[in-house]
Amino acid sequence: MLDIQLLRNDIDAVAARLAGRGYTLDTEAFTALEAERKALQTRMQELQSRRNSASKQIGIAKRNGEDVSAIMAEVANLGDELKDSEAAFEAVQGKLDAWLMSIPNLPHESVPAGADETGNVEVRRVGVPRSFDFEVKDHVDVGAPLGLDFDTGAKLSGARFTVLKGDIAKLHRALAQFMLDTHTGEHGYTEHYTPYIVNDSALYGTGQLPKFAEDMFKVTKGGEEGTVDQYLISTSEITLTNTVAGEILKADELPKKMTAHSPCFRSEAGSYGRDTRGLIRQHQFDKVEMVRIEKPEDSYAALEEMVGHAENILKALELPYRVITLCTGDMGFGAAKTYDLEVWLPAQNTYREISSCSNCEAFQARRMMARYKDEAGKNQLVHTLNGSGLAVGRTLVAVLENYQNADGSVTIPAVLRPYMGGKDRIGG
RNA sequence: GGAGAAAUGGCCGAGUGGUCGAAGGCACUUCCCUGCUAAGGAAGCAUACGGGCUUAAACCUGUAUCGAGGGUUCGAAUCCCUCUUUCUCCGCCA
Repeated sequence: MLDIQLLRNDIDAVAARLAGRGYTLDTEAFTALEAERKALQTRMQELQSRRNSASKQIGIAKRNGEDVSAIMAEVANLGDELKDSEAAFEAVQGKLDAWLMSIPNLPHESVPAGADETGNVEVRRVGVPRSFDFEVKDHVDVGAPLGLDFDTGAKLSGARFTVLKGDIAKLHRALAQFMLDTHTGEHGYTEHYTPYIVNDSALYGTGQLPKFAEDMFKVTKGGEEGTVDQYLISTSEITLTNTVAGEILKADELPKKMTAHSPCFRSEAGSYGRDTRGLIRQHQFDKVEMVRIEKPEDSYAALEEMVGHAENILKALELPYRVITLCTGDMGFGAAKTYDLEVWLPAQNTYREISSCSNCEAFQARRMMARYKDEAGKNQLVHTLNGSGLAVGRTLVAVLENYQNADGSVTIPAVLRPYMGGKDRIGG
């Protein structure tokens, strides 16, 4: 959520910055709504003030044993007027709030301008793609004999669900464990285990709602709708970030560095026909997530550091990758700046997204009222950052493809062998 | 799932219809006094938003907020309803 003061004071500048990410801000509608809000609020507060002072007088008069009928008469018709006034104000305020909640974040000044993914800028490449002296297979063909089973997944749950079994299931678990151990042991993140079902309020906090309900899986308890809507998490960014919702943190509690391994559930409503083959795009996938709660002045340094933490996983796995800065038109709703990590997939002969690290600045913090008391004793919104470290399913894809051998076996990356009972290869 | 109790400011805790945004204590901040490792005194100390003033802050002023949402009333922390959460006991359970 943007600072409404910014919209009141300098709406044209805001509109210009949002235009860069392809969002058209209806400045006239806002100005009109704001004027209406101001008039209604002033009037409502005035009525409330009159009621309050009259009520106070009645109290005093009664205490002194005086007659109150005169004041009572004066205040008699205030009630209806006030009720109407409050209803009118709430209607406009509700509109304003809903609209404000649907505006994306402002891009940071360092973000390259661009309309879509073609405007993204490569920052660096690390590692050299291996050259194969045999015909490379994609992960579906490599994985099939090792226990990657799409048919059974489809039987159980439909398209975009998969069963892993045997060594490949173990390799999947090894990846997640390795990532988690690295972030907790070497990068200073605190491991969390969080709910996979959340109330809608959490989704408003991190920005999945109100705009992206169609991307979520909604759940019901025993087939009955509860009093609050609940959803399966699409990322543990939701739960980790919302741990500070409504809190006023002490300055020395920052930064907060959290990590969690969780499944992620996405309906992929807008992705029909895209990445239908393989593990790349699933309704359910695992991810190790990093979330940081930072002081505003530290958040951009933290973003660079966090990207480095995600990169360390790829480096340790010896997977070639590149880092790109998303342009204004390709960033997610809440992000002010995003780096994507793309891993080399030899079968697709290209780099594919495996991590996304974003600084949301105060955008989420404002929605969830997450603040800290600064050195001057003032409450300030924190900055929130999140990054995948990494998407486990896609990392599995990358390992299968990059580490495949001519005989159909897959070499286990050295750092994973302790998690695989010492094995250096599977299959073959 | 059944029965009961509870939810008040950073914390503890008073407050059952009226100068209550809320006593008192602790913690914290500033000042004073005194000095020796601690004590005494004074003041301040919730949040959000509106309006005024302002470059801005400070400040002034108004409104709302005592778990959440409704209701009764001229007036609700206080009464009524619904919900949420926590605790105790019973049942069930990985």
